[in-house]
Amino acid sequence: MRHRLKDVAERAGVSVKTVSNVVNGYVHVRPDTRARVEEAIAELNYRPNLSARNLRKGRTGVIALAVPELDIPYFAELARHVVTAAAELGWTVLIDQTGGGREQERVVASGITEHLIDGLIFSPLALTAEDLTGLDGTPMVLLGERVDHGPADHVGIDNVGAARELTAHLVGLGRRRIAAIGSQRTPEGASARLRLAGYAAALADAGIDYDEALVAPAPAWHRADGAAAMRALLASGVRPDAVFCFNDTLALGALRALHEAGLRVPEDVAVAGFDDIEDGRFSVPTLSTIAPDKERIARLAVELLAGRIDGDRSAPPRELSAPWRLTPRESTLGR
Amino acid sequence: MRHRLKDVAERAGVSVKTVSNVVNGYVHVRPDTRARVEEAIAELNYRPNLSARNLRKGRTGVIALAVPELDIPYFAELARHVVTAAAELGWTVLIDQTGGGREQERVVASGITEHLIDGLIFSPLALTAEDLTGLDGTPMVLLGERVDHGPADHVGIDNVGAARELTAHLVGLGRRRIAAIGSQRTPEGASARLRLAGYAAALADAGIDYDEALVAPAPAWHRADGAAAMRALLASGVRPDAVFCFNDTLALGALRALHEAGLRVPEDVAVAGFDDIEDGRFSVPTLSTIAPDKERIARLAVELLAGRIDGDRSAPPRELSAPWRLTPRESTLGR
DNA sequence: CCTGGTTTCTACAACGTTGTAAGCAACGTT
DNA sequence: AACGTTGCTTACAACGTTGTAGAAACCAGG
Repeated sequence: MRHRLKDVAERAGVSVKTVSNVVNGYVHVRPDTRARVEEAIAELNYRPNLSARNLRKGRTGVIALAVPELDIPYFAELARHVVTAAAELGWTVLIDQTGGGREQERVVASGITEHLIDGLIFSPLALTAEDLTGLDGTPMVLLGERVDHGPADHVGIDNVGAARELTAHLVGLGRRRIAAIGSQRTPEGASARLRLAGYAAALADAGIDYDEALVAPAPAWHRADGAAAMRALLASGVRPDAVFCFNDTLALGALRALHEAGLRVPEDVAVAGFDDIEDGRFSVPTLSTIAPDKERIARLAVELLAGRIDGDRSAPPRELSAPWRLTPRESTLGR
Repeated sequence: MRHRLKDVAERAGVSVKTVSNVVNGYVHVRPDTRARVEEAIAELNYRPNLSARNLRKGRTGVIALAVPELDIPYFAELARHVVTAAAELGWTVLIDQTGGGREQERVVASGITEHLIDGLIFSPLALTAEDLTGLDGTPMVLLGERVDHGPADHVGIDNVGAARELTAHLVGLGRRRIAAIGSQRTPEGASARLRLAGYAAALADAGIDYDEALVAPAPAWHRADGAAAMRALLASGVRPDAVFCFNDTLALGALRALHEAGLRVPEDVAVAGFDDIEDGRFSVPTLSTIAPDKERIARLAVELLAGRIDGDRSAPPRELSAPWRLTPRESTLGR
């Protein structure tokens, strides 16, 4: 049922290569020959075998995007932008879900790369720069804060600066007892450390003492973790007048917990997040946040990867930064 | 930098085929030979070329999942389950984003299938059964309500039954003026029609007249559409005491609009959705909904596809149904 | 030491495609 | 009439892998 170049060639009465030439748009084919071949292609509903083409060309036209979890809104939104940006360059994107575990990430980084894909855009949680060095072959672009100045190109945003500006926004609203939710001591917590540093810097700028009791850890950054951390803060007796959550899902969980505790947002406690996921634009109240330019991140990553694939693979790794914007909404400003 | 079987063979002093046998776990290889080969593999960091293997075997080990948009939470959650279920059977999943347009969906259905993948799990919005018939080749499993009893295997849930039970739940709480948000007259609106039918049936069961004025259309099913539809309903002067939104994102938008209008949920208006996305478990208030068994849907789809790929491709299409559960939460029950 | 069977290994061809090099017309120029 | 040029087409080999068939080495039993 599946036809090959050979079948088309026989039907059109030409050589296999001529059919190949027609398929690939080679110019020097007589119009009537081309017509005959195209007719035969249509009649047989011929489709090229990409495995064979890839084998011959050494390219697959597929790049992979590896993220920890697809149903984390930030990654889903990022995935959408990457797929779109890649499509514009004629690439198909294979999306891979690592689960965020070190072993799984290592498998993706070294394994998936087995000639199925031309390159990899990778957002690691657990993997370190050392895990990545010495991986020959497939060009790779890293996203996120886990690995920068590692062995591969990297696209990120200035987490410290963004967190600092967001915290300063809370200070500017007159808040003084500003809690932070999402700190992590594990090696995976690179983003957490940077955002915490920005938070601390903004407090120092304002002459507010850093209070360890106001900083709540969160093992992961899901809604449930945010809610749990907020409840723990409230239970511990500290009475914050603002909370900086290190991402939006944490913040949505915190909103939930504050609601259950009967506290008003932002009157009693202002809440801010990070990532600008779609949910935050419709939550009650809407969520103040840092909006990284996800489209730009995706585009930069795809373009960097394209450069590696087509160009110089041994050039030193590049570090690119995408812009972000402070986006205050109801959860700090009120209605 | 990239090595082939031949390189390993030369290094180990054996034939290419022997290396292939070691790689594929063939039993009849002398232990010392196997050791030499494995050593050579490790030294050269050999990875098989999947394009070549696929070409030879006629299988790629990759299946595709095509969904309209990845950042719609329902599809993201579904994607996660599909990836997980497929991984258990040793498959990699290529995720494709169609955008929901008819032309793009047609391209995916006929085009992606070009020998790169062994099968396709497809959740179409715009495509009809006719678009799909006559597509030779790649095994396909359809999800969703758009195409059932079409030319391919299908996994869905009983939308009418679920919508009916959910509406009955609202009736059971004493609500009488129950609005519906999300109706669609376009051919894409298959889910909308079924859910509307269930809604109408439940009203009839309860002896409540169906009131056209209480049914609000929504061009798409995003949060913004839900908010807009809710505002339109309120502006039109109808005063519903409950709203059945045809999916959770619509419901989250409706919650937002009700909040802005100063109405309490569920005291003034009870709200229910459909899909049980993660957001609904943390919204304020938490969202009553129909929870389809997404894991089951994913597993059934993957297993059906596996059956088609390995087995009889000409067997008549199968129709499978996954279970669902009414999941009442605060948006109808209160706290 | 031979026989017959098993184990271990190998040479070859094939999967479907495209790059290379070369062949063959047809053409206009000398 | 011989020549190079251009346009069009083709045969062949190669990409890296695995199935097939069979050769070589080994072993046990007579």
